[in-house]
Amino acid sequence: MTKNTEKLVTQGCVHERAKVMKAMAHPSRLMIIDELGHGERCVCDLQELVGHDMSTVSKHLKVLKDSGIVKDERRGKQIFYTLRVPCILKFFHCIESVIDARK
Amino acid sequence: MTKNTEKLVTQGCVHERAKVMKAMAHPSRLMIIDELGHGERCVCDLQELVGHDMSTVSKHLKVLKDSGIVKDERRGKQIFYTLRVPCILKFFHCIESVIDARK
DNA sequence: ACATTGTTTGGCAATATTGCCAAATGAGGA
DNA sequence: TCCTCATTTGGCAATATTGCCAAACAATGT
Repeated sequence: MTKNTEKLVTQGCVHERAKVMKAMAHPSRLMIIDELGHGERCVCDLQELVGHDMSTVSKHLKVLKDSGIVKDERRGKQIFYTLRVPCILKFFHCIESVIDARK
Repeated sequence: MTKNTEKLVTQGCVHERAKVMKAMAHPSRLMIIDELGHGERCVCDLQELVGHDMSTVSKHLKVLKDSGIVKDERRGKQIFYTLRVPCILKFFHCIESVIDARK
């Protein structure tokens, strides 16, 4: 494998990773992730939490879903969202130490 | 503490967290973080890695520094960057499982 | 003092993200 | 079928991010 190919592979990888990080990189979406750490929630629950228009919340959820962070399931009239990979939650501790480190 | 105050506290917190996540949410910056996982690097090293204009790389480094993820140290004419909190690197495994989960 | 090397800053155009409104869709009940 | 509830989609204006160029800065050597 040439050096150029390696670089392409690496860049494809960071692009995928960046998509996931980008999905987490918004206050409302972080609140949603935190809340889903306590169990599944419908969109209306999350709207109340975030305090924005439901259409806005729905678009945030789409970003989270497309990145692979959450999945959704319709039951009756409601749609419930769940975390796919709970290890994300553990990262918040690390984030806190980054925040502490900069003072 | 009232519910409103709690909400404000939470939102301040997610805003700080979002700043850190946002700093990680770019392919070039992820490459830089990965590289700094192997030890300190000067800007010229990182420019070669990323393959963009040095001014662009410098601005990425500023984002990382302002978020608390890296620190810098001048030695002679060069400026060396280092990860402040290496636990960030561990998160990449979790990101990979998110990426795997969405296929 | 001047030149050189390594890095940051300012400015700008191109692009991406965010949040609201209005309209569309989907499921269930009358 | 028609109505209502829960959610998504389309469109748009406001804002933020990105990357280049040129200019400024900082340290060192001549």
